[in-house]
Amino acid sequence: MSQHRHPGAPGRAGAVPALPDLPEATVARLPEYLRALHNLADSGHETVSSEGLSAAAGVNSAKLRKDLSHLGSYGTRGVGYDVALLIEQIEYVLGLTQRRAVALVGVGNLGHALAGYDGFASRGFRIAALLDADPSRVGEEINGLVVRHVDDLPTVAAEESLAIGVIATPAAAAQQVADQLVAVGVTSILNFAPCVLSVPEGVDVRKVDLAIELQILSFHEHRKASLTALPATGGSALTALPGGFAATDTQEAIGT
Amino acid sequence: MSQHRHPGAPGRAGAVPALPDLPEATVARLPEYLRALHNLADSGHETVSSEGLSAAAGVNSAKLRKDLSHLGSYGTRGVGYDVALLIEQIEYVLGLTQRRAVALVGVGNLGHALAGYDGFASRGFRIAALLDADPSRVGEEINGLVVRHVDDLPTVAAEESLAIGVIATPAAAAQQVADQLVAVGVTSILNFAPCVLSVPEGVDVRKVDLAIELQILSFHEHRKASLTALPATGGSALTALPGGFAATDTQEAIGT
DNA sequence: CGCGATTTGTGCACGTCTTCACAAGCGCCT
DNA sequence: AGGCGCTTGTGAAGACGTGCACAAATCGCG
Repeated sequence: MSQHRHPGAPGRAGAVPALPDLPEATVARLPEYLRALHNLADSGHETVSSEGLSAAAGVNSAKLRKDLSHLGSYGTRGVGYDVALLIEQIEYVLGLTQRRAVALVGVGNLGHALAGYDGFASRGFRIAALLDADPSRVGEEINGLVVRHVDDLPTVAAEESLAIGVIATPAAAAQQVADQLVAVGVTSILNFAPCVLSVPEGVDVRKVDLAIELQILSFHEHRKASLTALPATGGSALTALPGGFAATDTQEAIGT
Repeated sequence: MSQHRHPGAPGRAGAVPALPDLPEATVARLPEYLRALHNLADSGHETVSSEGLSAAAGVNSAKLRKDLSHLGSYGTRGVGYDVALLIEQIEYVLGLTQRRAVALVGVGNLGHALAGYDGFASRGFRIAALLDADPSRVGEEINGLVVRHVDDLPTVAAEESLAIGVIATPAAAAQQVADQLVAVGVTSILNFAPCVLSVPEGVDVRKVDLAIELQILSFHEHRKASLTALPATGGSALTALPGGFAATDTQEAIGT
């Protein structure tokens, strides 16, 4: 299926160090490492061991080492990793050396919050445009940016190279917005609307659904409650627990 | 194996049907199925096939069937699944039959948006309290709720049984808030602050970091760009691709 | 009443991710 | 210089998740 044989020109002689193709699970953790590394750098650390960094990032140290080894990392045995160098490496791999322009569509409740979120700017992104379909919202100024109509998207895209589109509209409008984003060449979409988007091959979509996260937590609440209530029903219900769960981004019971 | 004797109505005392312990990956998808099912129900469908439902939820149909089989599901061969029944089943498993009370701490930019997000109410949750550490914010009314001081948490917890705490504070305050939540008996936390929380065993933490999602997308942008630019540099860069990526919640190139 | 069309439920094989355990490498101290 | 302690990088094993392919089950119809 995902046979992305990019047919592009058979070029040669490149200066780009040929991105290693990382496991997706590793990619998902790199930003976390990066954040921890910035914290360490701010507090004056020059080097850090895998043990120290993994603790700061909330993962297993072996996992961290394997992750870093995938990007051909530069650690020193007996010493650890050079914090500044590692930051540079990860930022390069994640493509954060260039500040990417983000278009945010949907300036409702959530869109407002996202527009004002300074975590974007501080981590390599720049909100290049705010867009909305509601004419009454067009013209409003948020955080120094003026809301434009979503139909202006082609104009915005012409003004600057949009890397990522963020959809913060109601579910009903999301698919249409996605189509418009794709039409102007956006190939990465972050979708906050609770719906499935269909996009052409080559376009990446990531979805964030706040209610889903709560529902997952609700499940665990329910499970915990049913366990404490009648621990003898299944017989194995308790003994089977320890190996328990270790979801992608569920941190559980980190030692004091 | 899966003899999940799902008691049709065992009438036995316990009444709690002994939750099957589901794979975490399955749990993470159930809310998505639930949403699709509600859509189907709203548009008048009484039954749905695994093919139809999986399309609506954006997953593989075999995966869907296996997921549903884990909860001892009630499909009918040759027909499909009863939409209403399946909704009931999933809502039960997820513990959504009781409306869970959520405490939201941090009423800044993001907290405001979350407080006004109607997706919570519509999917089984009720924001029971808004809290903030900033005295100047205490007393403010948002969406019919008055912001209280975070130190009132014990009082709030005494008033009603809090199931889940949502942290939407700056990173610096998150750990302290988490401690306070745990102290009043909250065992599930949804953390929007960009930091790792340490909590005692038995407490579940899920993390949502908007910037991390963007960084993951940025990686794929970078990769795509480097591929089209020079597909032949490493030699192995292309051949190693096919198995590609299939992250937890990355939907990629869904066919039209 | 039996047959065919349809769809579920699942055995199986494969790929990915995690974790352990340890050899190899590095710096420091004597 | 040599040895010792510390830390990285990785081989291997196991757990987990995925997807195919098919048998079993059900419905509708002649």
